[in-house]
Amino acid sequence: MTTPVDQLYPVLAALPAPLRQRIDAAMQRLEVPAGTVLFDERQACQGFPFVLSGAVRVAKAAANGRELPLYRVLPGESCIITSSCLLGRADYNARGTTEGPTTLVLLPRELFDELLAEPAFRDFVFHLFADRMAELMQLIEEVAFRKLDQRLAGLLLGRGRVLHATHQQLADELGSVREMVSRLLKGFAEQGLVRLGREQVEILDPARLRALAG
Amino acid sequence: MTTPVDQLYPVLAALPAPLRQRIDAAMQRLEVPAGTVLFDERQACQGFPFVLSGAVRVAKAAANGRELPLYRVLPGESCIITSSCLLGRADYNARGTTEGPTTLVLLPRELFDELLAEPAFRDFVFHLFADRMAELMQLIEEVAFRKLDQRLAGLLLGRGRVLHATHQQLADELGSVREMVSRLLKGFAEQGLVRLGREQVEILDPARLRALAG
DNA sequence: CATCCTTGGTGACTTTGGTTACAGACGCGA
DNA sequence: TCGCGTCTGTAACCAAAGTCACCAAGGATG
Repeated sequence: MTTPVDQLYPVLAALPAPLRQRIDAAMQRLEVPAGTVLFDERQACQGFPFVLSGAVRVAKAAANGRELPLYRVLPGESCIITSSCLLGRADYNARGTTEGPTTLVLLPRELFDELLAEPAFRDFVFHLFADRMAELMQLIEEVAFRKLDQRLAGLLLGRGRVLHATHQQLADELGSVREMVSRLLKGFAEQGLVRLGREQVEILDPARLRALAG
Repeated sequence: MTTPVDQLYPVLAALPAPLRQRIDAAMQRLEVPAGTVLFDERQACQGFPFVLSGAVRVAKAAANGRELPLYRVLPGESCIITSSCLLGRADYNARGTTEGPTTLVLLPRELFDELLAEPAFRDFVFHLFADRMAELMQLIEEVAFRKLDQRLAGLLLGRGRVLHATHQQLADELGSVREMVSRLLKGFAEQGLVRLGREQVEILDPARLRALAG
């Protein structure tokens, strides 16, 4: 019998039947509303999550309450921070929050360890590790070297001609504040790069925006 | 016969003999002087390095020439960026420079792929991945949220009572500039946290420095 | 000794981003 | 229609970091 978990995580479907049955028995299905904090800094790592629907936003939190999003875990993906913590027996060093109503199943640590003995599963986690690494490096480059206007320009691109979001949401995405986003967007509009509307940004000149993003 | 590579990388010594022999045949030993750029952004990844002596500094380079060190590869360790690139068939996204006279052997990509089929070697790379992840997250937190004085305070700690380095070297380590380091160190000295001397910083009050670092 | 380079000190200025404090616009429900 | 909450615009101000321009001390080398 195929389950939603199998379809999203084919690597699990391919496991030996006995192990698979124990996993099925151990996994608990969770339905959590939007905005739930699944884990936070300095917490011990309880288990490995498989996201079935919704999304988990993993972010670093600053002292003043601002957050910098690191990446999102979408259905079918895995959370490398959790992997890293489970492997290194260390505590979480970021915060994970659901972005919408989210369904996930949690695999206890012991079974995760057992699963890692399976080459197919290990490769699955391995490649996700490798993929995310590039994203994190990119992020380091952004926050260390890029100016906010460049980062905002980059954020606006690649999401279609009109983008629906409040300035606050864009600011959250950059780890900045609304006023800065408003100011910069106004500048973009004056240069004819975008047209602004309530809760929307229309991209007028993607080429120049891309050039600005660098 | 044990070689220096075996001693530093026990995981290689444990490989099946036939594979091990092919590896020995393929590996080329390199002696490079300090400051050599081993790889750079947007370059294709040629092989997997085993560091025998010296160190490789992996850093992100900014447009203006400044660099932000990400981590160092010491003898016995592995370069996760290389792993990530080889796994994802992607280009490098950072620069690797030797920090002193460095000896390393390079394993061609094809053999790295073969090696990954070995559970022991895969685990070796896997755990290094997991370990570095935490460091990178820490770095993101630093550059995104910490002020320079906090980062400098942190940098000074844990290296003994007197630290021998020029202000320029400390600035390089933070991805900042000499003037800032000089100014901040002067402030530290005025607060009695350190005593300054030519090419040296004496730590007078580690406790308060630690508190400052946060 | 004269010279030159490296290292460090310092002040003035600029840029960037964040903070505070409002005011106006829009939309929705009572 | 009124009132309220959310979203946006904007000005004044502030702090952090970087830039520029120099100068002085130390040490090496001819």
